[in-house]
Amino acid sequence: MAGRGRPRSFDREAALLSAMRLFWERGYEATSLTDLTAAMGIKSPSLYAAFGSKEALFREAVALYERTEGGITERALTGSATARAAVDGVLRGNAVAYTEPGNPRGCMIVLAATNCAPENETVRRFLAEDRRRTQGLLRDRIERGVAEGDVPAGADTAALASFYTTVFHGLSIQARDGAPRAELLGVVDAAMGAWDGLAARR
Amino acid sequence: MAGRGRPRSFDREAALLSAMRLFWERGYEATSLTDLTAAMGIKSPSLYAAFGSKEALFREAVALYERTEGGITERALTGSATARAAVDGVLRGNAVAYTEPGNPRGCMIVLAATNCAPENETVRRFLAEDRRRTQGLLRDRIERGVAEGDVPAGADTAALASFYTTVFHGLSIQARDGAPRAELLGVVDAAMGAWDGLAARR
DNA sequence: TAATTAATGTATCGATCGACAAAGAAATGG
DNA sequence: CCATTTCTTTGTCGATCGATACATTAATTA
Repeated sequence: MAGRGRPRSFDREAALLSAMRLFWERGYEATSLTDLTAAMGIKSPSLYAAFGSKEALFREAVALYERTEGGITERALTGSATARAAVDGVLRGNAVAYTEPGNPRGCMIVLAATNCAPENETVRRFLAEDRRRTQGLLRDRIERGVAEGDVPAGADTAALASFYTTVFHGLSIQARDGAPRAELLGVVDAAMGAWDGLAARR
Repeated sequence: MAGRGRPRSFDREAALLSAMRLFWERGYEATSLTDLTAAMGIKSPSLYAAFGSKEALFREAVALYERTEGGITERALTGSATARAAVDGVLRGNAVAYTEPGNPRGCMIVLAATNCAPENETVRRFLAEDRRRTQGLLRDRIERGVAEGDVPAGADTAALASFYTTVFHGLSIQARDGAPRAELLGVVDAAMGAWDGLAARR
């Protein structure tokens, strides 16, 4: 039942990866169909046949980003013994990723659609909801820490999640502005150095 | 020697203010000439005669933003008795401004050109340099605190400035994402609660 | 008043935007 | 083989992008 008609002559995943890197670097609106087709090595009708539209391609690119780069955050949240180690891993892992040579600086989710024309407001909101969801994951992990006893009972988990998410987002701006890795790691050190004091509040 | 030829029929400052608010809300690239002329109440030849180009208009809009909204930051830095009060004032004042009803959420300098097409890279860098300059001002103010004795000698002023600038930038993303004022002020409380511990490091 | 200067409105420029129609090309099923 | 299906290529669509040419209008200067 597979393979009726002429087979696709390009690697869909490889093309998507190229698109993802371009969107990551330039953002949604600033990346044109001409840019995309050139980077992906295909013509626009092939792009539309395989992905549907520019916005649909972007959403797939975001999904790919979350599957790959986003794994840093996910692994830190699920694979750390304490809430503190989890948040530390999220920030430190991303500070390193944001300054990885050869990669666009900063986070695609944060930087790819901060400013949008009204007709692309849906794209902006798509990423905004993603960011708020990640903040929710941070909060969930911190609340787990309370339940497991590695975070003081009565800690303001929402405030902790909001603070560390704000630092998390700020790191992307700093990285895109050219701040070196050591500086970002220093910011993470500062943020994590505040953990005990913040967790003790209520 | 003034006023040769037909006088301008619109208020240049008022038109610039309209342009500034539009750039603030939508960013540089997402704001079209059609949007600008509609908001400013003038036709494009008048815009080009008065401001030169879209980019020149944007730079004037940024200058106006710094003269007005930027005053919050400048006053906090120059008019506070201690470095801690200065940084607190910067963050708290902007957290309030970022959630002022009727204003676009977040900071124009941070949000108006995070992602740009290659041909507008100069605009992105223009704002990026502005942000790094503000980080330098923060560092200068903290070093003044060391000199005046309200910050412990040996404090890592660069790390402090980098950390608080990261929080500063992150607040704009959070504000644009719809975080309420109370949440932003909670982030500021958290960041400032870490001051003593951070300032004591070296 | 006549000449000069500058801003205005109309209309449009070439380039580029995202998206697609139609024809040619390469596979499978009968 | 032929018919069918699907992808690729060529060419182009209407809309919009930033930016101007040109004629008109309104002020000052001589």
